[in-house]
Amino acid sequence: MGSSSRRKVSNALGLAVLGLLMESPLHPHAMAATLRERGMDRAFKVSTGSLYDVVRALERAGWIEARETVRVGARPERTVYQHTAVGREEFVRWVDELIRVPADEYPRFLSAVSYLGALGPDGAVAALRERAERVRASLEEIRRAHREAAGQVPRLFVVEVEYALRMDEAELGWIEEIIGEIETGRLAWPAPPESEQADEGGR
Amino acid sequence: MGSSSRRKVSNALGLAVLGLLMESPLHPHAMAATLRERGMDRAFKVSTGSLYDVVRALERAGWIEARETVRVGARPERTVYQHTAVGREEFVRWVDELIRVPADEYPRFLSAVSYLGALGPDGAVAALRERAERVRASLEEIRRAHREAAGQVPRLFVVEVEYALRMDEAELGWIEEIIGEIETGRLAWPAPPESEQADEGGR
DNA sequence: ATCCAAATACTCGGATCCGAGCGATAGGAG
DNA sequence: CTCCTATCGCTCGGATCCGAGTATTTGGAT
Repeated sequence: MGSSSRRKVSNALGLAVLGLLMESPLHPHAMAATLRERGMDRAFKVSTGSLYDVVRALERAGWIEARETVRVGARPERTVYQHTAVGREEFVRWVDELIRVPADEYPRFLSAVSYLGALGPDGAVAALRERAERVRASLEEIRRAHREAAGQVPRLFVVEVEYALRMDEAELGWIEEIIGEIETGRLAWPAPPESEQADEGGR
Repeated sequence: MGSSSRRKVSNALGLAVLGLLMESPLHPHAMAATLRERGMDRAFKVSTGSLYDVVRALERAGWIEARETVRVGARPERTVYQHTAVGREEFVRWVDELIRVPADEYPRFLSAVSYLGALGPDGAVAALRERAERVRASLEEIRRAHREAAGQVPRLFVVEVEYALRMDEAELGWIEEIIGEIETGRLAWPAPPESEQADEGGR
């Protein structure tokens, strides 16, 4: 029943760091830069604060290690990290587990839809229309990026984009359907319990 | 481009609390119990610690207020909260915004799929198979709950379950397709750069 | 009567997160 | 030669989160 959480490093950004270091040693700032360049900041929340925390955590866990500390001008030192044998194993184990067992997640939209009723039929349609528009735009953007990347790298390195695309398409489809059902009245709005202010509140 | 975050209370659990209080005054423990009874803990992460924090935050913001503090036996006091006029408005505004503007989210599975390559074709298929199985099971469970609820309450109060269903179905579909593509070799595994330990590391 | 399991109700402190800084330097405009 | 901005690279501290723990009580089973 428990989720997976009792993992030494839980922040997903740690996975990204590990992944990058599989390729070559890097210092934190370069990791952030690389993640953003490659558009991986769509899959991982890259915030500088967390990055340094996570790197420290990975080091404490022995999954990565400082390789050297260089200084270029009189700028802050850069500590370059590299993976360890343990780190390489844990990386694979981590990916494996994340794939195998679905994590409990709580997307904001799901929360909001739980209270769609509060907007009233017209308000709901208006809000959903706006979301649909935004999702469509973002979808277009992702498709563009995907097309562009498709020629450059093996497809394997782009599957996550295809997944994201699929999910967004599914969401958009659902939104459009629901809009339709509200407009045609197939999804009815029960009278809101406005007047039940002084209700007994049974059960 | 900023997300929505500069909101007084950001934890989605606050939305659930507000939603519950729209119906009737409650004390925190009862909120948690109700949320779980109604299966809303699928949409909101209900953890006791956060709950008390969030209630305090909502009170500080003036969206809810303590109504009375009763004591039943010699048990800890229960503070019963109720909504305020401001709270009612903010509740609607909050739902509206959550619907209108998609939040940046970082589902674990997306992170993991970004590194699917690390598992190798066989490992990937094995892991994806297991996930598919689990998703199928959870889907079955949600369908059951939905069927059960469908007779009891107006459909409007179940749309979020339909949404969740849709998304899980989409994920499952994608997983099955990818499994197929790996097995038939349509999704090729580029030779892993194992030997490039002492690589120059271009780009 | 007695004891244990479950329910009631909340608190606490550590872990985590992350944005706003901060100091330095390189590069280009004037 | 000077200034200004963009980039580099990191630190800090507040905010948030949340599981484990505490203490009491009710309701059976024995």
